[in-house]
Amino acid sequence: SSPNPPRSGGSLLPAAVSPAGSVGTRGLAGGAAVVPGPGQPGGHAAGAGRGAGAVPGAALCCAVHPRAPAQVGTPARPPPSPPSALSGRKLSGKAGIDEVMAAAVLTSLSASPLVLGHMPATHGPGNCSSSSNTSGDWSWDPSSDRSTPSTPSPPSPPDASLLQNSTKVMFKCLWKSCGKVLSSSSGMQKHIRTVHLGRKADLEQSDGEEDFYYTELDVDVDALTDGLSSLTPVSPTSSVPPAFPGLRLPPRHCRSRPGLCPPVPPPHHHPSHAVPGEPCRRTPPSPLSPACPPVVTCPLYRRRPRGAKKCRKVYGMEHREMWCTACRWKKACQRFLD
DNA sequence: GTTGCCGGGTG
DNA sequence: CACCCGGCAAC
Repeated sequence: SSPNPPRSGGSLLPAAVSPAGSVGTRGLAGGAAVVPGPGQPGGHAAGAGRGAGAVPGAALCCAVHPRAPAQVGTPARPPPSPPSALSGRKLSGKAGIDEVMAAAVLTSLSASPLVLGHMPATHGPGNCSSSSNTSGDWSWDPSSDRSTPSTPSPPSPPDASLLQNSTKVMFKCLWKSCGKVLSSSSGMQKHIRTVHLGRKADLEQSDGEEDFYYTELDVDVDALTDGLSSLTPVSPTSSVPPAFPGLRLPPRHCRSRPGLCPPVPPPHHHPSHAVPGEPCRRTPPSPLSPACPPVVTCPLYRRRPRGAKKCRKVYGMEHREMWCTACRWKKACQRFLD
């Protein structure tokens, strides 16, 4: 119902700084460092997820935390929630990311204008971009990623940035079978808004819904480059499945029930995305989960045919202020009507 | 134990 | 009327 304010908070944590700055030698750190992250949640749950996200030494470590409303900062949303408020949504796990992700991130970094000046044109933005992503393949769309928040960190020599910021914040679309990755939240929101929500790209007004459909990734550039050094060249069009189990945060109801499917975007918003017969089809739009395997069933969603579960499950108790009024008053949910 | 929400209370 | 919550049934 209102435009998203710029996110607050720092983005690139020095925690991931690699002493030797191996990135610098590769000329990649610059690309990541100069990207002023879209901002981090004001209040992080113990900082576990993000802070620990980039761990030098690992082939590639990511901290992923599905966007919590407060993190996105929609006016209607509450101010930075206390740490505890995010604990339920934050994924502190930083399970290894597969090589594709690593390649994707590197590709992005390589595409940075700052370091691409003399790079071969084979990996230019255009080559990496992909607008059709229904297959679920990973793709990059640097060309659409021009809205990186212009809130650079305090004045610091470019070189310093190169050395200090080895973590790059990426944004992955969680829309079913999409998986698009962008390096700015605004770009991702635009992507979701236009591609998935069918809204006008330039329409500023937003209810923040798109915020729930992407997740944030912290990529340790150092580790990434190191990890990739052992990889054989990966084609951007490589058809490796976008499976990143370690990056996924199961929906609340699935956390205690491994194997349950995550929901898909709300059918009433995207009829074309509703897959008839798909078990999860009627599940509510949980920002916490990516597309689910079509074969998985959702016992919890079946158990209450009258429309059960809604805001509480989607947003969690910690974000009760985001519930629809009905849910807040313990009435039948009016937000996720079938 | 969790969930959704009816029914009823308060202001 | 908006707002809240006890308590219940389904799970």
